[in-house]
Amino acid sequence: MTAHSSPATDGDDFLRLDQQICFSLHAASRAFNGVYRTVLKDLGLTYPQYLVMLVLWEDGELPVKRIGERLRLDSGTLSPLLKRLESAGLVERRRSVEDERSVTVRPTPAGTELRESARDVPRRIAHSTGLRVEDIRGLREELERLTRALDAAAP
Amino acid sequence: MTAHSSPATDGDDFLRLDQQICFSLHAASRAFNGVYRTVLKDLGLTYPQYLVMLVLWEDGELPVKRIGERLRLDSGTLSPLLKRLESAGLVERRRSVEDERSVTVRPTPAGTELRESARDVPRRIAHSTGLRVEDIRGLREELERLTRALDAAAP
DNA sequence: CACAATTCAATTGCACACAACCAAATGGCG
DNA sequence: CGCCATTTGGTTGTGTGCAATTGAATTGTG
Repeated sequence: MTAHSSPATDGDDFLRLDQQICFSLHAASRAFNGVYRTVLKDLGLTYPQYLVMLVLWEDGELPVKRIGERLRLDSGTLSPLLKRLESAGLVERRRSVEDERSVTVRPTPAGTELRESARDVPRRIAHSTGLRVEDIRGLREELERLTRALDAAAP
Repeated sequence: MTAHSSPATDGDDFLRLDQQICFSLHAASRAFNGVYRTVLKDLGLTYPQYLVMLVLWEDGELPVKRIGERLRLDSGTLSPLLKRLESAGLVERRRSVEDERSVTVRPTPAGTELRESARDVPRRIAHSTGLRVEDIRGLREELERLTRALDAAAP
């Protein structure tokens, strides 16, 4: 079971390590999603929807393209998500007048108002992690370095 | 942009930090998935399918329940996934004789054979991360600590 | 034995995530 | 102007991820 043998054995030790790091990341991501699910339930938002509202609260109004760039999501994910936010009355979608291909998304009054209810979400989430601010920053930097490396390796 | 101000300001600094850690984790998880997608394409496996095959290669044969415990997946995810693996000819599903409620899953000869083709997957993945073995171990430990904390906070 | 509680897999419904493709609009170019 | 590559959203199809429900089988209790 435990494999802290000697040097870098060629095969299965490597296999196990790979499985563990990737699985840990996968598990952590889903665990985070679970915490967000419970915290955001009152707001009626999923976690990706919350991310979209965050960038809209910050920027006021953005074309779909920009939202996708910010959140690394493509139109196949964003289109139905934005429609759900629209039918929930939280955002408004309108064709741009300068460029008819572009769709501008911005929060409705109800969407803007929701920001107040979402005020203490970050604190609750951060508390759930059991980490202090420096730990969070360090972990974030490691993950960003990892993501850059992975993106570079997947062309 | 950069917010290394003074002490713990009450509001938006906190908000930003939270968003970044969670988003980083989300992004890293998807980036990892992307690398696995390209590496596993030749094998005709998705990443979760690869995880299932890993535990089956290791244990030879397991009931669905045990697979779910190992990978933190429930039957709603595993049932269709296992059916796809079955129709791909990689695994075999059979009702247990001792407990008729239980379904035992094990690799077919083709599934066992696939293990050889998957031999160099871990090395390719580990190389894509751009990390050395100690870094991987450290990151894994941080993620596991984080996951435990998050699980404890979401009952 | 009868009967309630539990266990286990499967199913259903909803919401991402992403590849592949489509259609409309734009912008160059001759 | 006509032609064509590019940009931008949208749609479709496949595959998770998870909550809730169903239904069969097993276990516990009297």
